[in-house]
Amino acid sequence: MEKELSKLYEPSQVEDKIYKFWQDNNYFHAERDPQKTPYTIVIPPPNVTGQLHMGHALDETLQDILIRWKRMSGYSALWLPGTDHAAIATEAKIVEAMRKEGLTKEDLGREGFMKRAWAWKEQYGGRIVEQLKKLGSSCDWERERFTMDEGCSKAVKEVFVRYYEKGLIYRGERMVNWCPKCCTTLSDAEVTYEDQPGHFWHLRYPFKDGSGYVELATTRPETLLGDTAVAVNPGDDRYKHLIGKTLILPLVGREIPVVADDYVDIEFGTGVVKITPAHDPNDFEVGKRHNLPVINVMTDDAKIVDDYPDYAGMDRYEARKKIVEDLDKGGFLVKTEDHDHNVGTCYRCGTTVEPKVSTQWFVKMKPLAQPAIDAVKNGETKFVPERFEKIYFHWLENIRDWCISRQIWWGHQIPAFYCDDCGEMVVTKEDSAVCPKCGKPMRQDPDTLDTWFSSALWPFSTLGWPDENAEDYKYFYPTNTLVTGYDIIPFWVMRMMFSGIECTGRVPFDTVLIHGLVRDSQGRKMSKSLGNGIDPLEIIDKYGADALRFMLATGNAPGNDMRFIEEKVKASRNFANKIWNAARFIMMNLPDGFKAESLPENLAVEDKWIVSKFNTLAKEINQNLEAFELGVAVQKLYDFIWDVYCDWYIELTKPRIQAGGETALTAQKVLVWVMKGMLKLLHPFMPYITEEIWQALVNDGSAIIVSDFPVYDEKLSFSEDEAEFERIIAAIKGIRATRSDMNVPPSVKAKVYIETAYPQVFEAGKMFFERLASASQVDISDKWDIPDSVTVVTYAARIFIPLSDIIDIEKELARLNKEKKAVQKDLDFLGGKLNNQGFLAKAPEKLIEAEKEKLAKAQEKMAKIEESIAALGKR
RNA sequence: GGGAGCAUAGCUCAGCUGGGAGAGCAUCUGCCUUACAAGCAGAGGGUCACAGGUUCGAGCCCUGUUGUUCCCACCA
Repeated sequence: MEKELSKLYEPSQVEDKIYKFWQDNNYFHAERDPQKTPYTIVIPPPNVTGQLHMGHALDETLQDILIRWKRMSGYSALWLPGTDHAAIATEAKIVEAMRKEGLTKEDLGREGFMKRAWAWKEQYGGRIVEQLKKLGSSCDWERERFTMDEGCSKAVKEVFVRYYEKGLIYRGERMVNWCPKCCTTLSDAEVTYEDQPGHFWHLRYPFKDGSGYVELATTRPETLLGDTAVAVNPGDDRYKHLIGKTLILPLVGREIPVVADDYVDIEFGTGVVKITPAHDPNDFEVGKRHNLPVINVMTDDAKIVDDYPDYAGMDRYEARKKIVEDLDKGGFLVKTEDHDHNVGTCYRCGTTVEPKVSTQWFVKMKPLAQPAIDAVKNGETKFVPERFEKIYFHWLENIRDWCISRQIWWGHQIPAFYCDDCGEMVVTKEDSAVCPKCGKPMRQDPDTLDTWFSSALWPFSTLGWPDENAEDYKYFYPTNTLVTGYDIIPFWVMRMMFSGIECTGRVPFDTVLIHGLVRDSQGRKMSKSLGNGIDPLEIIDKYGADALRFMLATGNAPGNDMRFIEEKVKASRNFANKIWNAARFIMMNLPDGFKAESLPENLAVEDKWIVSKFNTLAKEINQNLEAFELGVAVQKLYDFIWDVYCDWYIELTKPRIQAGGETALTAQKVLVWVMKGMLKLLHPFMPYITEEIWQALVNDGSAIIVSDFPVYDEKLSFSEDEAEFERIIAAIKGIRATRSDMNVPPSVKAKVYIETAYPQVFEAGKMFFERLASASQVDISDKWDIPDSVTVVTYAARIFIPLSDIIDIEKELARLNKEKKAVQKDLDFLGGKLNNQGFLAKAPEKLIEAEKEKLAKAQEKMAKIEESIAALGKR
């Protein structure tokens, strides 16, 4: 061999080198090969100025596993990478940085700000991409995209104009969610509701005619300033006589009517509700029904407007305090109760959202939602696991129109133009417009689009759409698998679905693979404020990217959250080291000039055993991957590589290699053949170490990343040889367990006399007993009677170990009787089952056969135990 | 108020369309056996939350209960 491997696998010395090797050879690039079937994944674009966190690490790992597997399986596998401009989040970061320099957006002006924002993007935009590479992500970097690049922007304009022309986009005055900190609207999906402790302030509003008061309760007394009515339920007998009367609004003095509306719950509170159309979505609706004035009392940053001099300029919470005080002083406050209520907060900054009436752009959702629902109902797109379809349906079925205009600058400016002279509006893909009525230059809408508007187009805007003849679009669209966390379904998955169907006429992907969240070791969400986040890059530094990937892919069912436990990464690192050392063992024994292209002809039974087991493994791994059962696949690989290959097969080859000659060469060929196969199966999960070993072991200029993924091969199935060799394994295990049970140290070698009905099998396996069962000599016969010996019984053999100095007949008898009891239990169970008419009539034939076989083995074993007990009893 | 997930070994979790309960870590006993002590060989440890039901057979399917987490929802 050309290379010597070091004793420990050291990822840091391998990963960057291997990644460069892959990139230099362009292995990540997907060609539009008409001979191949395309397989496409578009990355959920991370925020352009974001940093890699564990959630990304999981997401990218799953995608890379699928892409590498498909690439090796002969597909033209495209993993299209890119980043999202993340409108609000990025703008907030930039504004914050500017604030530290004493600058505001207004200081720079729109153009100046955008220049600065792009510079910011250039400076930090590369960071997340470099971090993705550290994970080993095999993205086609030539095709990297950005949601605000030319192509994506073109798609955004195209869609906006199309929707507008079809009446799917409209501008109107509505109640929207407003974040007073970000100073912009939010979509319904961007509002997170949380329970917060608060109060119920019971107030009384006096009648104008001096006939007393009406009592009502509120959680937001500061909105009182904008009250334009008080409502009661028309069916409420307590208040029927009040309807139509006039009240005087405390502190303000405004005259407001008592109206009747079904919205009011008779059972709740006092049954009287103050109506503030400008600051509550329900009140807004009530106000519309009763033609009430909408009086806005707050500025965009949630301060009281100048119309109320006592409170003008106060923050909403400050004003609340003062207003409660004043109400109390005026005798309007009846009582204060503690009350938890559900408040909406901005999902970016956590600020309490303020409902606000304003003119915004909306996407009409009903006509778009239905086809998206249908596509999943009829199976064009399926969710894995299926249960997430419910979340998807629930959102789409209850969806309200999507507010898409945002009052920020970083993003796609809305392609609508207004004429300040005549009020005309034009929606156009052009960069500027002239008023069609009066010929004056028009002013573009200053707002930008919700960041998800462009992400919704990601699966096709990145492939060249709206040019329907774009080569990539024609070849790679629709994409295949979309991998994302369940928290993103309403933001992104749903919107890609309806956008894809509306714009391209096809669903954007056939499968949505949903994963859970990565939590900390105590099960808490990783978050900045808790400071419990774990940096994937630090873990990679410490244990290697392969170990992190392996850990993220293992022991986790699709869609379930997982805890990040460093011990698990360590276990994965140990596994990497295990396979590393297995490779090292093979290579240090290979003869000079060794070449192993295919399997040799003269396979020994143990060779057939391992080959056949590998063949089954290959079949199952493919099936598991096909079904997105990545965790199951990875567990099987682990078990095979560690328990079957390393613990058994390698040990079995040692005496053969020592013996040299033909058997040694065959063993080495099989070792290498199976190792190569295992490395390939493992490659999607642990790309670096498998490539590194491949390069050292195969060393012919090939690369594992583009090798053929193993598949099941009928010719390599040797079930009889497998069963045959299992007899040897059972015997060796039996001897080991018995010796351990009797505290015989491995250094004490002893003869073994094997009594068996399969002498030829055991004859072939003789040397294994010496090596693996501390046998000093092995004699095989169909009948032995060795006095003063320990007896080991398996279904295939009775083994006598003459250890006369430590033999205690009583103990020996007790041991055998204990085993007899255990076997008897088996016999009872199996016998009962096979005597059960219901079982015989209804169980599958295969199972009945298997049970019969087990019974036969147990019977064989029982006969041998009884014989041994009888023999001992005679002494 | 609606919906969903979870409840399996001391801990963290697997368990595919129902066919005698598994892994890693931890624990105990032996081993430095020339690939690996980040290792090897053994061992102990579970009424699969509880109660019913379906079935020849239930960790898995159905119903209910309890605990727990999450999502959704305009009760002021």
